[in-house]
Amino acid sequence: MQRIILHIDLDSFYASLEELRHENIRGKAVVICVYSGRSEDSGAVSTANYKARELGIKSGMPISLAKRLAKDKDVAFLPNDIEYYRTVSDRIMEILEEETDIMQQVSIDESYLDVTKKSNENWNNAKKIAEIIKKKIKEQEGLTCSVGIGHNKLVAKMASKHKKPDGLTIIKDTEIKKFFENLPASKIHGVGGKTTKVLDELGIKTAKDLADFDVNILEEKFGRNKAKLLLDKARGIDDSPVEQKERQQISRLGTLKEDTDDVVTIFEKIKELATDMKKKIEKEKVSFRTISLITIDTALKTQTRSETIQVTNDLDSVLPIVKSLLERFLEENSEKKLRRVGIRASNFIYKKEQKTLGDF
DNA sequence: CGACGTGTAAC
DNA sequence: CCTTTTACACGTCG
Repeated sequence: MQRIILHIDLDSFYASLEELRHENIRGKAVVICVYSGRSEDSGAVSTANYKARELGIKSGMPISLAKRLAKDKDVAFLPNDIEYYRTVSDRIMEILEEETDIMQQVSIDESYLDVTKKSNENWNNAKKIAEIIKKKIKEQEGLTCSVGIGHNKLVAKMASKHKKPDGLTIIKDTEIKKFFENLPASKIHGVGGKTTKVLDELGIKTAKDLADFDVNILEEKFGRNKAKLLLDKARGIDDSPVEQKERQQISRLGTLKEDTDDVVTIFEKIKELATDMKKKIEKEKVSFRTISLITIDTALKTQTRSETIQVTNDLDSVLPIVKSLLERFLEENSEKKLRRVGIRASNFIYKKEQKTLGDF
């Protein structure tokens, strides 16, 4: 059966929220930052609004670089306030839930809605639902969003990206070919830098080039599964359902004040991160079986060490294990210093379906 | 197959 | 000089 899927993307969400609550920056270029705290401007850009993007400022870039680009210009730099953004996000997700029976929130500012039923399998009705959603979000929160509509999540996502901000794009199956014809392969959702480089070497520039390419060569370069996935994506094929998935892991990362290989200093940071993560674990009511140490060295290389244990929901009780993982890592990498550390709990067992002792 | 570690990608 | 959090695929090992 043909589904109808909506993808909703809130426009430069963090920056828009800050503009709404600080009239003095309204209409300006706004850059939301994650400061790492190791020096005045160390950290990265989380969100740049459209005015800031015109200056070449993009999410992910170092704050120091963004400030250079903003030199002599009127640009507002603000620290991010995730807690506040989450509160508003939750309210918006409730609006979306009113308009569909199947929703999948994929991030703080993005959701997929399966409106097959609600639209009676009719594109026009789906478009009306999208318009209602845009209107409600504008009226209730003062925000704009971009909406994409397609027969699957991939196409809906690509559609929402097509016109931003405040866009509404429908890509019917008959239009997929045309839409993908001249689309650079790198713009396909899920095709990042590494994949693009390999595609480039194969002479593949557009989604159409990819869709028409020899499967065997793709399999050689990417392996069977990824080759199939890439071909499907280039053809606008995606059968994955809209479904809210249970969380698989909870992690916390932090940046150390200085690069160090001192166990005590690093473990202090880990304890700090654990306090915050403990709250999250309690809120989500999860128990876990695997605990990991995440390290990022001065060369920004990420490594992990993990241990699987008896199921627990008590993070404090596994901190000694994290400490031993850290000691092991430092022994095995005595030449390295760490820039950042993190911890991760995974291999979840959810409370509602948690087995009691009697079940074993 | 489960555990472990790495890489890629997106936000 | 470079943040945070999550998902998922894949290779390897026992």
